[in-house]
Amino acid sequence: MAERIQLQLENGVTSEFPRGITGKEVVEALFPEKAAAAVGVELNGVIYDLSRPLQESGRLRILTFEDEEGRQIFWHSAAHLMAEALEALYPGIKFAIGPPIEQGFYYDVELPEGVTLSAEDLPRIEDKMRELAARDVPFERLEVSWEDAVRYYREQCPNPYKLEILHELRGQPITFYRQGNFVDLCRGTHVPSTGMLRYPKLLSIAGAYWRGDSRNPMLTRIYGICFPEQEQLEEFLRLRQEADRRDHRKLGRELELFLLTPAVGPGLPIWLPNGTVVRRTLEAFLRREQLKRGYQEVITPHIGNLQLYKTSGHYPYYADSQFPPMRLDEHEEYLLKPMNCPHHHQIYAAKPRSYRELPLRLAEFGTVYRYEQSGELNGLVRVRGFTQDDAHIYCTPEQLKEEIKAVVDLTQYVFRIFGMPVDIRLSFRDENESKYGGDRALWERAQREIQEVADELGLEYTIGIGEAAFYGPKIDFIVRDALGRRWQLGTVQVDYVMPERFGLEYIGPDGQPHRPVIIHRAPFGSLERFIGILIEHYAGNFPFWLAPVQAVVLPITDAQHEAAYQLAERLQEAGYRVQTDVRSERLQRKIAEAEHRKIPFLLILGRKELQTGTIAVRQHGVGDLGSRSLEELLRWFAELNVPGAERSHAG
RNA sequence: GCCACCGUAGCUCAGUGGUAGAGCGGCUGAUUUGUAAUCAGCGGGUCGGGGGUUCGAAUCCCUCCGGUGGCUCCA
Repeated sequence: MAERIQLQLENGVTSEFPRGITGKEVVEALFPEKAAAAVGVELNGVIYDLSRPLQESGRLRILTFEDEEGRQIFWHSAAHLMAEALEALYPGIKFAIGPPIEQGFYYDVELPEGVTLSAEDLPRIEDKMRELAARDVPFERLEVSWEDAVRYYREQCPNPYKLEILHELRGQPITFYRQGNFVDLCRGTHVPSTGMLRYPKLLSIAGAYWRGDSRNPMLTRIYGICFPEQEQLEEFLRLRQEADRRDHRKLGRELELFLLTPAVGPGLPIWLPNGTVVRRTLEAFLRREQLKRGYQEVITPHIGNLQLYKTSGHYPYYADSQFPPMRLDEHEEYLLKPMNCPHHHQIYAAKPRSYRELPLRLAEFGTVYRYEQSGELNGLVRVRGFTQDDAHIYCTPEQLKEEIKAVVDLTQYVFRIFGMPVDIRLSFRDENESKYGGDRALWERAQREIQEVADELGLEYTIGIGEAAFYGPKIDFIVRDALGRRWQLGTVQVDYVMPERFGLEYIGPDGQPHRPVIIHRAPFGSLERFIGILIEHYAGNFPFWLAPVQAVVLPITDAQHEAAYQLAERLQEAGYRVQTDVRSERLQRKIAEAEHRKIPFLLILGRKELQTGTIAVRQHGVGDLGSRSLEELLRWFAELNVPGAERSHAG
């Protein structure tokens, strides 16, 4: 074996080093400015601790907190630091798993008999973590035999969880990591020493089943995050605060958009007048867009014969997440509809279809009911009764790709209107046959066609294996909101299964019956969920075209009341949503209250305005704009009253 | 559904075994006001529901309901 290895570094230069040199030594020799920030290295795709000897030639990347992999190392180490703190504070605690996650880390633990943790205990654990980090002790990697590892967790430090993990690693060499007094079974990698983990923050505490299986015992999960610099921690906490400030449940109450009350039932939202404006405006926007694109709108009932869902195959798959059927007699049971598709299929099947009628695009704002588990309910984002912007496209196999393209185009258009960037995921099946219905060959075909469309459109996408619906693969649209949070919204699904199950046919040019293909699609997904997200995206500051109340007229004294009513009436006639505030309050108060309500425009009428025939305009988030004529205002309003208009305007 | 925590006026919250409170909102009146909250008065609560401990429970215990954070699930 050669005594020297060649390492190609990030700057493109290849240098020679003695075999067994550590990452730390390479960094110190060639990139001293990175030495303090480096958390590990990647060599030929394998991630190493900085202290590990490198044995082979190849490309070497130096990882810091700026790299995805570096952050994972950093947070994984922070999880160990938290574990050390927990062990110091709660002797006898048992550790299960403590991985890094997208934003931080958690550790699942079994607390000693009689001990419970609540959020109030977190600062104490954090203090301990800071104290331990200040000692700045190294993380050490220890290789032990499998037998020694098992002995350790059986005798010295009894821990059933670690033993269960070890049993899956039987016979393999095992690594432990130690920092200070804390030793943990761990594959690694870790930062060089605890001193890097100076700015931890523990975020929440939750229950979590061991291995995510509800048959297993419930462990206590503690979530946290950690940063190398204080400013990063502060920025993170600031963003979290901002997210709290935008919480749609809070804004929904303050702006009187919707109501959730146990009197009606958990997860069953009531749309208040303001929220109804937002929802109807969104519906009108999409309806108009769909009509332009050749959709026909339909309306179907909220319940349907249970047989319909047995035919579709949904019922056995999802019996647990449906409201129980209503039983009329032994032969007749009805279900609150959990989806619209079977109803739409009846429309297709109501008469013989010719290939000349296809594609048939049936759209419905269809309200559906699903019995979501109580712990899942969350404001408007997760509810038990919601309205899908649903449509089913029945087309020939030859038309499929063009139709998918048109649907992708519509979906992208829609999210552009709201200024939400979209990431696309192709959701394909995995090997678990029991999760899916239909013929394997048709699945392959649908997946191939979806991917071809994505490629032909030049989409950037990722592929999610195992994310498919039970009857077909999907294109999922994952949007990012104003805070950069990701939400899975729109979906396009290709379905060869339902046409079979419902025996759908069309007569082709050859005079013979053929099976159509169905595309299920919903750009918003659920109006409730989408509006919940939209409230947070806009922080309640709806753009003009969506705002429940677009302008409030504020007369300064009684002398302007008549003029105020006239102005409001004029604007209402022009189609705007306008109110008038004639209370005997000072202007300041009227403005303050209207600003709290996030009204886009305040139209102020005083003595001056009546004399000059103008309107003093104040815009939400901008302030006093000075005076305008009514004509100017109407022109501006007309420009703004268009979906997406605000994106080309200030404010 | 499971675990932890929480539930006091419309909203935000104080009150930890001894007569239920504040601010905002609401109502009534005064005030006629120029770009983020005028003044005064008046209402308003089975302290989430039920049960228990106690001379006495918003406060302690049990149970149910609802909410929050997660876990599991997601057509």
